[in-house]
Amino acid sequence: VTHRKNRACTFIFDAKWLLIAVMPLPLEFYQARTATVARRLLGCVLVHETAAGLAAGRIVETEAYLSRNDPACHAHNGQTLRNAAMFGPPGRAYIYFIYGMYHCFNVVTAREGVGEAVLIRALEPIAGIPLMQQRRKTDVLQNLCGGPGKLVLALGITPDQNGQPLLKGALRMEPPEWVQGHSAPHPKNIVTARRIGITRAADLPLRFYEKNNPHVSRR
DNA sequence: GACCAGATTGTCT
DNA sequence: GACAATCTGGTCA
Repeated sequence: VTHRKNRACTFIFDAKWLLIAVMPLPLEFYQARTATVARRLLGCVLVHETAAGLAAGRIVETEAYLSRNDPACHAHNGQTLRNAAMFGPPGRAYIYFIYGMYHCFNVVTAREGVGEAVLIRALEPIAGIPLMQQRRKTDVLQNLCGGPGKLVLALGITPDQNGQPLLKGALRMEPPEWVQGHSAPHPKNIVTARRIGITRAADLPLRFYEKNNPHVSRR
C-alpha cells in the first residue's frame, strides 16, 4: 500500500482496493433515528491514522442502543461518568471498557442529551492489513475485525479517544464511496437480528449485518 | 461446528 | 460484591 497525503485529502493505492478522496460522513448522518443510523452505517468505512500507519475497514455489523425502553443500553439508568460521551453531541466516539480486558467502539447518535449510540461490531479489513495483523497477532483475515473488541485492537483505537469527533481528524467515518466502486449493501442483503451478549431486552431486533459476509462476528 | 471455562478490572449498587 | 454490548483456547462430535 502506498499512501500520499496533502492538505485536502488522502489517497491510498492498494493491489485490491482503490481508495478515493471524499468527505467524512456529515453531522446530519448521525441525527436520524438510531436504528436507521445503525443500518446506514453498513458499508461505511472506519479509518484510523496513527504514527504506525493507516488502518481502515468497511462496516459489516452494527447494533443500536436506545435511550427509551432499552434496558440493555448503558444510558438506560441515566448519565454517569462512564457513559457521559453517549449524552454528548452526535457524530462522536463512545468508547467503554468491558470484561476487564477489552474496549468497544460506538458512534453517538440522535441529539445531545439523549443518550443513544451504535456499537460497531465488525469490519471487513480494507487498508493497513499488515498493521492490523501485527496488532491482532494473527494473519487470519477473518479474525482481524470480526468482533467489537477485535476491531478496536486492529485499528489501534484507544480509550482516550472517547468523546472525539469522527467528522475530521485521525479517527473518522467515511461513506461507502471512500472505496472506489463500492456502495452501501442492497437492503435485501441486510439482515436484522437480535443483539449479542446482552441479557436484558435481548429480543429487540436492533442488530444489523451484511448477509453472507465472512467478517461478521456471529451468524 | 457447538459448547464451555477462564481471564481480568472498572463501574455501580 | 456482582456484573459486564468479549475473546481465546480447550473439549467433544
